[in-house]
This record gives sequence, C-alpha cells and structure tokens, in this order.
Amino acid sequence: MVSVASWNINSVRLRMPIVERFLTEQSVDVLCLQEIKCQEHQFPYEAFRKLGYEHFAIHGQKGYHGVATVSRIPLKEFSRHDWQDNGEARHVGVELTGPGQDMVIENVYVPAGGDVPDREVNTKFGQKLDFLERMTRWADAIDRPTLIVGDFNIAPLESDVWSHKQLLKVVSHTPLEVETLGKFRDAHGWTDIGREFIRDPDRYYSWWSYRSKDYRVGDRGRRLDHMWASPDLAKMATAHHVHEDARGWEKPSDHIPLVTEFDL
DNA sequence: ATGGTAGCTCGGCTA
Repeated sequence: MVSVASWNINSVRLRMPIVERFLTEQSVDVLCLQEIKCQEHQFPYEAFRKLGYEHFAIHGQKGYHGVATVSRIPLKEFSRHDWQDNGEARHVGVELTGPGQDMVIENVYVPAGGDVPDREVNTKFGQKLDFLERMTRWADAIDRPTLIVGDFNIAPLESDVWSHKQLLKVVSHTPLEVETLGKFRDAHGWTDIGREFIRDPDRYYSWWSYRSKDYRVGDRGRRLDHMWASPDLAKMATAHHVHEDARGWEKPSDHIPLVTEFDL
C-alpha cells in the first residue's frame, strides 16, 4: 500500500505547523507540495526529517511558485520540466525506488493565468495555455505507469465549481481552458482519480478564495487540484480522501490536501 | 461593477 498526497501549501515555511498536523494525522507516504515560495536552501528539511520524511525532490525559486516532493519512501528525482519556457519552478518528477517501486510521480503547478481570459490582452493567459500544450506533447510520449498530481488551476466540470454559469468567463473555468485540459487528458488517457471516487455531478472542491471573511459562506469553492493516473495505475487506486477540514485550520492554505491510496 | 485577502519582502508582483 502506498499513499500519495497533493497540497498547494502557499508558503511551506509559514505553513509547517499545519503540514506537521496533516502528516501526523494522515501518515501519507509521499507528499507533493506546490507554491512552496522558497529556494531549495530555505526549505525546512529538518522539520520533515523529524516526522520521518527523509527523501526530497525540491524545485524552488525565490519568493514565488516552487514545488517539492517529500517522501518516507526512497525516491529518485529524474526531471524538471519548464513547460512555460520562462524559468519558473513549476514541476518536479520522481520515481519511487522502495515500496511502490517504479511508480512515477509528476508534481506540477500550472500557472494561474491572470484575470482576463484572452491571450491578446493578457500574456499570462496565453502562457497558461502554452504550458498545457507543451505538457500535452510531453504526455503523448509517456510509456510507463505515471501519477500526475498538483494544482492544475482548472476546474473542468460543472460540478467542480460553485456556479458554472457565473464562472464561465472566469479564468480557471472557461471553455477554452477546459478544452485545452481535455486534450492533455486524451494525450495519455489519464484517469481523473478524484472523480472515480466522487462521481460527477457530486460537489467536489479543493480551493476557496482568501478574499472573503468566511470561506464557508456561500461555499464558493472550485476543484483546482487534481490527481490523475495512467489507466493501469488508476486500477490500483483503492481510496481517495478530500481533507476539506484543513481549510478551516489555523493559518490555512487556500487549498486543501488530497490523498489517494494505491494497492501496489 | 467592484473589491475583497494572503505571502514575499519592503514596492509591487503573483495568486
């Protein structure tokens, strides 16, 4: 049995108290973090080692973005893709070398894409689409069982957002983004593990904005975080957990952790 | 129609 978690942590240094709480309570084998907002040398390695997590693949940068895969199972880092071609730290790929041997885990932080869903007036939106298209070309060539997790910054289904109608022109839920993410899915035949366990049209959110006093009011959430697996690997998934309570913890991230368990 | 909050770092960007 191998369990893998994904969590956009919005500064790993500031968030260590709730990371410790999560790891102590859930005891996952591998934790994939996005938005660590620090450089490799600033990463809180010791705090993780004390909890039994001694294997790391960190791709950081100063102040923004950054991803980290932390594990109590030995791993080997084997790739850092720059699908935006601008030097931002948004991906790290590892291969487990202990239990769950040969499993590949890709940890990705897709660009948010700015406010205006038009690449002519908003460069960031174009960069987001370009990132997804380069990732799609990469996925087309994958030839081993792979799990890709992270903050995709897209909520593809109507049941992934609090109001489909009100978010149709909001970056993260526009038809163009959903179509572009659909091409990525089709390039490898990914299985959306979250939706295998919480079927459409059931409500499933992983993010609530900080820009309201109480995230519970109106429940204006979106499912921006995902765990997608190669078809054969997806068949080995035995459970999926959405830790919504973490949004209400002390000094929370605006995203919550997702966990998938595999019988390998 | 607008502005609302958070983090990094100390002005302004990113989300």
